[in-house]
Amino acid sequence: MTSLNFYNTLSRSKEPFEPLDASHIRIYACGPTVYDRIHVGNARPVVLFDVLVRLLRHHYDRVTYVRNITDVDDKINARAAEEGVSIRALTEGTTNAFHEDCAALGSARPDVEPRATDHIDDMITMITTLIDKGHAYAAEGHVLFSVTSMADYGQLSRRSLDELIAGARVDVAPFKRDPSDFVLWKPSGEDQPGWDSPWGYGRPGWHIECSAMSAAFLGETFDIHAGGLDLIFPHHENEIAQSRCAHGHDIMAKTWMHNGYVTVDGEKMSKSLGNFTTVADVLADHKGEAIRYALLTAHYRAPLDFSINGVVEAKSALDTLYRAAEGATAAAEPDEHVLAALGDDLNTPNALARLHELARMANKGDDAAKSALKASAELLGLLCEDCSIWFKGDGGDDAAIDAAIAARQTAKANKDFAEADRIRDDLAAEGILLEDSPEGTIWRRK
RNA sequence: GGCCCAGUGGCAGAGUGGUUAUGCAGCGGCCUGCAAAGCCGUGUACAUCGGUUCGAUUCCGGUCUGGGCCUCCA
Repeated sequence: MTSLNFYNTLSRSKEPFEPLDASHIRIYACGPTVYDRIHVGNARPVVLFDVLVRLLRHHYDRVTYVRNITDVDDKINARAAEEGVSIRALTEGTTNAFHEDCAALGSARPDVEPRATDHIDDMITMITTLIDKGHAYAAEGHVLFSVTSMADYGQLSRRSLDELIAGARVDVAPFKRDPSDFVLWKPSGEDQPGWDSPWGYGRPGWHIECSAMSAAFLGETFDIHAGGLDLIFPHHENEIAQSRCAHGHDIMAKTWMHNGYVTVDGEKMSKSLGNFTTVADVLADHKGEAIRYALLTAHYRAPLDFSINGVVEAKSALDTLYRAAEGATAAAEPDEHVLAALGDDLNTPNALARLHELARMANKGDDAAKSALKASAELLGLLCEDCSIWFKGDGGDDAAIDAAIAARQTAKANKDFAEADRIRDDLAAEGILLEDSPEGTIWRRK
C-alpha cells in the first residue's frame, strides 16, 4: 500500500500518517460561520479536505469526517439585525447556500455536520469540567480559560505568553486574570441569542464549540484536525487548550493540517479586506468543476492566487481530460503515481500532472491508461460528469444544431465548402464548436 | 516590535545537488477540403550577492521584494 505522509503543523514537519485506530479514521475540519455566502478562499479547504477524505477512504475501510456549522456568533447577530431577518432564517438560508456551493464544487457532504446550537449542553458540560479542574474561572457573567493553568499553552502556534502580550493589539477586559485568557462563555442581553447556564443567561465563546463537537462525534482524541492557516492562532490553539485540559490527554488531534490562503494580486482574500469573490459569483459564468480544478493546481500549503483566467485555464485543461476519458470504465485502482502524489502531503499539482500524462497515453490508444485516468480523476473528485453533459450541457433543444450539422454535411458532400464553412461559423458565433472525425461530426459548447 | 512564509520559463505551478515537470498560451509539423480535436517537435526558467561543493535553481549566510500571524477570518 502506498504510504501516506502529511505535514503536521504541530511538528512543522512531514510525518508518516499513523492512525490512532486503523479500523476507524477520524477527521475534523472547521466549517463556516453561516452569515454570508462563502468566497473562493473559503472554498479552498472545502475542496482540499474533500480530496483528503477521498484519499483516506481509499486507504481505510472506515473514515468519519466531521465539519461543523457555526450558527451562533456575533457576526450572525449583526447581519440578522442589519437585514431585519431572524437569526434562524439567516443561518438556515446561508447553510443551504453553503451546501449548494459545496455540491457545485463537487465536494461530498461530511459524515456529520453538527450545528453549534445543537450542542450548547455539551459546551456547558465541558466548561464546567474546566472550572472544576482549575483551568477556567467565572468573572462578571463570563467564564474565561486560564492560559497560565496550562504549562505548554502555545505549542501549535509556537508562541510564548510573553510574545502574545508584547504583540497585543486589543484592550484587555479588566476581569481577565491574564491578558491572554480567552472567553468560554459570555453573557447575553435580552435581544441576543442565549441559553441558561450556571453562569447566567449567555452564549458560548468561539472556540468551545469545536472542542465540544469533535469530542461528541470523534472522541477525546482523533487523527486529523484541518482548517485554514488563519485558524492556527487563536482558534486551534485554544481548542487544543480546552480539549486537552478538559480531557487530560497529551493531544487533541494527532495531526493538524492547515491550508494556505487564496490571494488576489498577492494579498489574502478576506471578508475584511473586501477583495473577495463569492463562489456563487464565479458559478454564474463558470463550471464548479473548473473552480475545483483551479483550487487543486497549487499545493495546499502554498498560497494560491485566484483569477478568473485561472478558472478559464482550468476549464481548458478539464476539456482535455474529459475528451481523453470519454467512455472509459474506471479501473479498480487509481494510478499508482497519482496515489503516490496524494500520499506525499496531498501533492495535487503532481497528481494533476500525472492525469495529463495518462490522458496522453489514452489518446494514443492505451485503454489501461484511460481506465486509470477515470479512476484517478475520481479520487480527486474530477471527471464525475458524463462527458456528453460536460461538453453539451443538459436540457435545451439541440435539434436545431443537429439540423445545421446535417445541412453542412450535405454541403460538404456537394463540395460546397463555402456553405459548409458558413454554417460552421454561424454555429461558432453561438458558442457551438464542431469537430469532424471519421465517425462523423460532433459538437460541443465553448 | 515579536514570530513566520514566499520569490521558478509569456502566464499558472511542481520538483530536484549533476538528466523532460505538468497545464494554459505561442510557434513548426502530421492529420483535415479548410478547421477543430489529437499526436510529434519546439522554449539555454529557477530574485540578488557571497559561501560550501568536482558541480547549486536545489544546502548555508547576507541583501532586496512581496505576503501572513500576533484582533474577526478558510
